[in-house]
This record gives sequence, C-alpha cells and structure tokens, in this order.
Amino acid sequence: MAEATAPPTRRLEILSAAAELFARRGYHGVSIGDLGRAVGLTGPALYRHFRGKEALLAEMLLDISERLLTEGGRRVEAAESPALALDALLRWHIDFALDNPALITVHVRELGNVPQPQRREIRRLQRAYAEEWVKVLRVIHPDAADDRARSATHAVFGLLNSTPHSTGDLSRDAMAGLLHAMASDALTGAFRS
Amino acid sequence: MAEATAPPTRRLEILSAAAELFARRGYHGVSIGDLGRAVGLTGPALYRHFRGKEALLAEMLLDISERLLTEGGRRVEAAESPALALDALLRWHIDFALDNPALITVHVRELGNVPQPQRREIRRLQRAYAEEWVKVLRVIHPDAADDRARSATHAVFGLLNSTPHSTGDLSRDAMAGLLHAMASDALTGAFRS
DNA sequence: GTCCGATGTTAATCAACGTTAACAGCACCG
DNA sequence: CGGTGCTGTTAACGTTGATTAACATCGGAC
Repeated sequence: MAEATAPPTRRLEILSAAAELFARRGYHGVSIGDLGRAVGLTGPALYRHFRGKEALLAEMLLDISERLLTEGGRRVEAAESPALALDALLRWHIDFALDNPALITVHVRELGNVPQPQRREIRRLQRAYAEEWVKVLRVIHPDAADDRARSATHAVFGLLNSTPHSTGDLSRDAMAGLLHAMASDALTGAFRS
Repeated sequence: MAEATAPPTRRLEILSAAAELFARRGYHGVSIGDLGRAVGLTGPALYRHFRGKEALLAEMLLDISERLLTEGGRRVEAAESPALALDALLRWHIDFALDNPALITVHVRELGNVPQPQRREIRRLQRAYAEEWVKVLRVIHPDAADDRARSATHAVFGLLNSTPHSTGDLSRDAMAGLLHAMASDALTGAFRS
C-alpha cells in the first residue's frame, strides 16, 4: 500500500523534513513518530531508510559540513586574489545560510548528539572549513596572530549564522547585503592594530 | 542527614550547575538525576527547590533576560551620548557573554523548551532588550529603516554570543577587545549607504 | 505468472525519565 | 523535651520513545 511508487528521493525528503523539525524543536524534541508523520509515514518506516535516529542526524550534519567545506574550498581556489577569496567565502556562507536556515541551525546546535565515530569526522570537516577562512585571512593580514584570525572567523560565523533567529524582517537580498557589509567590516575591524 | 545546614544558596547552586549541563548537553540531554548528582544530591531532591524541570529552566531564562534588560537599560540611561550608549551596551553584553558563557548558550538555545505562560514573558524581555539597542541605533542613524536596525542588532548578538563556541584561544581581555572592535565595525558597516 | 526485494504497517519490547509517595533526620521554637 | 518544617532519601508509577518483530503489498525480473 502506501504511495504508488516510493521515489528514490524518500531519503532526501526525510532529511529535509527532519532538518526543519530539528531546527524548530531540537533533536530530542522530535520523536521518530513525528519524523515519520512529517513525510506521511509511520515512525518505524524510517528504519527502512536509516539505521536509526542518530544515524539520520549524523548523515545530515556530515552532508552539511561537506557541502560547506568543498564548495568553500572550490570558491577560494577559483578566486583571483586573497581579497576576492574572502569575498567569495562570505558570499558562499551567506547564500548557504539564507537558503538553508534550518540546516544552519541544526549544524550549529546538534553536533553534541552525534555518536562518536562520526562526530569526530564532522568536527574535522567543520575545522577544515574554518581553516579555509583562517588561511585566507592570514594572507591578507600577514602579521596577525593565528589565534586572532581563528577567533575572528568564529565570530563571523556567529554573525552570519544568526540569520535564522532574525525573524525575516528584511527581504532576502537586503539581508544578504546587510550581512555582507557587517561581516566585511567586522573582519577589517578584527585586524586593526 | 546530608549537609549539616542547607544554605539558602542551594537554589543558586542548582541553577548554576544546571546552566553548565544544559549548555553542554542540551536541556533534554540532561536528566533530573544528572542535575541532582551535579550538586551532590539525588534526583528527586530537586523537587524541594523547583516545581519541576521546566520550571527550573524557566527561572533560569527569566533571570538572564531580566539581567540583560535591566542592566542594559541602566547603562543606556547613564550614558552621556548615543554613541557612548551604544558603546556601553556593547561592553555590557560582551562582559556578560564572556563571564557567563553557559548562560548565554542556554539563553540562545533553550527558549523553545519553556512552557507557555513563562515563555511569552521571556520573549517579551528579550525583545525589550533588543529594542534597547534598536532605539540607540535609530538615534545614531536617524534615516535608517527600523527593519535594518533590528536585523543588525540580531546579527551583532550572533557575533557576540558566538564566544562560547570559540574554544578559548585568546585571553579574556584580548577576546573582549576583539569582539568590541568587530561588533563596532559591523554596526557602522550595517548603516553605510 | 511467479518470485523477490523494497517499502510499509501494526504490535510488542525495553530502557529512560519525570514525577510522586512514603519515610527519615535535623534544626529550631514553644 | 516535643513537635513541626525543611530538606533529604529510596521505591514505585506511568509515559514516552527508540527499536525490533511479524506480517502485508507492490512492482519488476525472469
């Protein structure tokens, strides 16, 4: 019974619904039953697609981390100057955050609920992504300390990732422009002697 | 039995331990038993001090919101110019975040777990605190749109509240200076035509 | 046409957790 | 002293929730 044909997008459909629910109510605030219901199934049906709830979360965070890192790296390599590389990182992160607010929220909040084998891998990817930023910043500001560049990077992440909590007052483009301006200026401020 | 005399600080002791645990593992990731153990008691003992787990969280968030708002308001009133008022808000928020990283984390993440009568009150206080910032920004930048000031404020909160995730590379003072510089510049960038 | 793997369903299992009950010691007040 | 709150403890209760078992359907390969 159920749907005529189960499309191969079922996994993605579940992941997408899960992201939305996890962002809104938190990982532990969402049951397997809720998750199933969100895609028109019963709870246990999810075990046909994922090993369990933790595995689902792990896959979600892993995917986000990989997307951030690989696309970020790609854009840095394609940039023609360090300043443009930084700009590319900024635009990439802003676009991602504005297009996937739920993913960003989960990515920031729920790492602690991923079990250990995969948790480390996700952290590794997150760190590598941050290092992408640090690397560019260090070229632009050669005599700045590493610590400072790293802390500044995390602060900018905090600024950019705050989008989901800003209850959409501005249009998407206005918000993108605002975030870009603020983050750019924050980064120059971070390295003013 | 137990302690010779139960000091009246017991409630505060519990709240403090709870903040630490909630920040690290999330509200649902901490059991009543964990909470008790953290202060050398068993789980059910907590019911001598709080109505329940939700009430404990509610009290914690209520206290944070009130402290942010009243002290923020106080400093704005004491300031001799709008620019100094903004500076005072910045310093106040930075000090609070650096001195209470766990509280900031919980304040940002766990509002959704507070039951409805008190949830609304906390939101009201949070909004009022944000409006304190918006009000000052609107004096400094009279022809900026309200929306923009509000979004900029939330973005700066995101920047400042990111401290807990920045794994203490810098000293407290260096971090305070960095955050101040970045937030200041971000705010001027937010209103550049 | 039949068989099989993929995808669901409902019913059962098992652990964890919030909360309440019943009971005990201690300090302090008359 | 004798009680009376206050603050603990352990044991019991009831719910919720993740996971698994047993069973059904359907579409496509042969």
